[in-house]
Amino acid sequence: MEILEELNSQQQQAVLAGYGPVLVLAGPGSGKTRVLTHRIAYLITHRGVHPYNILAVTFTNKAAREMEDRVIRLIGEDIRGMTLGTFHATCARILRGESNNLPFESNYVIYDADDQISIVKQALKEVQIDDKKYRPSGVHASISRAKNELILPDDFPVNTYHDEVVKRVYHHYQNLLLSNNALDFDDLLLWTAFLLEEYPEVREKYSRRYEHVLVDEFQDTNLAQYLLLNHLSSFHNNIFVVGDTDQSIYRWRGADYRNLLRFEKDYPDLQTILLEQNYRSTQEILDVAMRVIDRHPLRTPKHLFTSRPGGSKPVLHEVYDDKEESRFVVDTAADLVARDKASPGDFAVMYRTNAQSRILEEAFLQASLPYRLVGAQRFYGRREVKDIIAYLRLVQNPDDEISLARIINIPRRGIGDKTLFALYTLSQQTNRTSGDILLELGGNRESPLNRAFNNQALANLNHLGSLLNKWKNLKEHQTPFELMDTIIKDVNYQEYIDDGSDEGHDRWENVQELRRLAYEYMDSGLEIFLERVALVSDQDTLETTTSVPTLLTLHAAKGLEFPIVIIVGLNEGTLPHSRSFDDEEEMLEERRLFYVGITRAKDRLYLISPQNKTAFGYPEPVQPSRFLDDIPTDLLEETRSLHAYPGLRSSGQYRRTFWGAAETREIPYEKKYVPGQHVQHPEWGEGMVLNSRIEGSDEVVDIFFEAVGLKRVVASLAKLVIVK
DNA sequence: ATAAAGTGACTTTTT
DNA sequence: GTCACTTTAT
Repeated sequence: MEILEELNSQQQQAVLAGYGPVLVLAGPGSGKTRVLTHRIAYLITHRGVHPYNILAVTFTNKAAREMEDRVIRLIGEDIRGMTLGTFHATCARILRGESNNLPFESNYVIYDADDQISIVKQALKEVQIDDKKYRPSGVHASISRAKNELILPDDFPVNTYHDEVVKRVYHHYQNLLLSNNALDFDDLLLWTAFLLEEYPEVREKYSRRYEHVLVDEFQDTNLAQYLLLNHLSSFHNNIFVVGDTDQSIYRWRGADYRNLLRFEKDYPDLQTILLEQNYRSTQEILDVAMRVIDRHPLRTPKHLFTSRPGGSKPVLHEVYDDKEESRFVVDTAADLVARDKASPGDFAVMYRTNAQSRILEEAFLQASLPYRLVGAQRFYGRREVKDIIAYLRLVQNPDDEISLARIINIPRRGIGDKTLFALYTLSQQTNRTSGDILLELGGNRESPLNRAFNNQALANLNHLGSLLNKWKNLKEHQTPFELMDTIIKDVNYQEYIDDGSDEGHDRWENVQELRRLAYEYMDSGLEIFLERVALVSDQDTLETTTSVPTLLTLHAAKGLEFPIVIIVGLNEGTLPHSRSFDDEEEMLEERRLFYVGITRAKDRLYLISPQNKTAFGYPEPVQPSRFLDDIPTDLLEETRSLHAYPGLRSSGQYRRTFWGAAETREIPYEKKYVPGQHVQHPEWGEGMVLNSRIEGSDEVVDIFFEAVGLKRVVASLAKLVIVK
């Protein structure tokens, strides 16, 4: 069978597994996506399963898209009808079609993280709780956790006063969402689970359809997702899940790797298949990874082995601080590229928190080297993008108060606090939403509602209201793209945002980008466009082929691989993050996160440990990450930058030291190389020093080699030997 | 009603 | 150092 040709025996076993539940435990780089895609291809071509009867769920759109591409490439035919998407997108689609059994309309909008926080703030105000004392983000996290566990406001357990507050806020939060005809991310899962639980006929409809359910990254499912899968596969009972407890890094988002254990218990006739051969990393890298994860209790032991022997030892490099760290990153990349050992696109720099990216960016900028940043200032988080989307959302669903509040005075149209207050008061009195009132004001000049406003305010509201009416009518005839253009023109958005400054120009460019995106939704309607926009993450926009180094968080790195991986900030407080210190489970998750980072590397791995970090803008001494203690010294090549304190890690074991403020002095540095000197380079042989200068904490030397000509090298990296 | 200036709080990861 | 939010001045 052609489909099986490029698979090892374990992979084949998984692909060919018969009916019933199947669990594939797949180590990093063991080809789990390959197994999933081949399985789908096999079901369609050899078992005669119609694509319409297959459901495949992933966590990111990118994973879904990749899976789709690979299946199409494999079987070279149409897979139309197959449900392949993220949990959230799949649920959104189901909910759209089943709103008759649900307390919201099918034109609901999906609130993003910022909108959700706004709603929490509003709810806090309603129950008269000071949002200084109860941080909206914290309260939201509690609500989100409850939703992931399918706990509704009435069932929210109360043990402390804090719980009591959360419970009340949760109640109002949920009501506010419904009165806005809006759902948050968690609702998509929650309401779908509820729907399938409460309505047997709906459950049967979907579970009959999905003869085969396949799930990627199963260790990241939360309880809501677990039950969802349970219901969706309840009729045929063909559920095929792939996962790896060692790569579970989303506990904070409700993910529970114990779902794997639960799965084993709930499905006694389960077939379990282990994928242990790694096709990605060299043995040297895998050895380090195993040392880190072996310390992890509660895991299914896997014996990873690789078909790729003979690489170089991973490097552990100690630096004085994060500034020096980023310089080392840039120097290493530049040096390897200069020596033709790598191309710029081979590098990935991974860090624990997004905040760490800024200093790295600065270093790349300073060296005038291009880079690609994943996440951080998100496209969809940009003010101008959110503005345009808010307009569109309001057209889609006029009850969306959050979007209305956002754009009611953007661009400025003289609707200030006073007018807003009058509008909200009227909204309360008439029990109608603000958008509804606005529509009436715009549509009926003689409306009795006019009396609530003074002349000036009324004129402003009338204007916006009639525009909204116009757009609402256009929605039926125009594509999202055309509608967007109409709105932009009607409100003079370009004039407002592109104010002649560089920043304004960039912002207008972003609007253009959004227009281009809308252009792709020519025949799918506003609803679908808004849904996609709400459910894309920034990783999804990450193109797989680039020719520049990638900067990304360890979380964002999951599922990716790079020839050369540099993990920065390996110190206590950063990795592991200080928030995990007092929670054993969270500490284990930090360890897995480190493991995920290491196992992204194919050929080379650099671990960087700074001795000081910048917190709140001021430097502060830190200890090396405890995870480094678990890696025997002989598995690493240990180096240190010139400014770093020596002797942190001596023969065999780590010696933990604590260095105080008194020692944070500048270490004097003198040039080691002088013009005219002869040096030996491991690659390029003998050469003569032409020039040398101190740059940052390093010495940059220009050398003329007899064999290769003029080269510029960084002294600490180039392993030069002075020839007497 | 708006712009400028000041304050404080926070930094984990995201569909 | 940065963001969001508040106060103050125009």
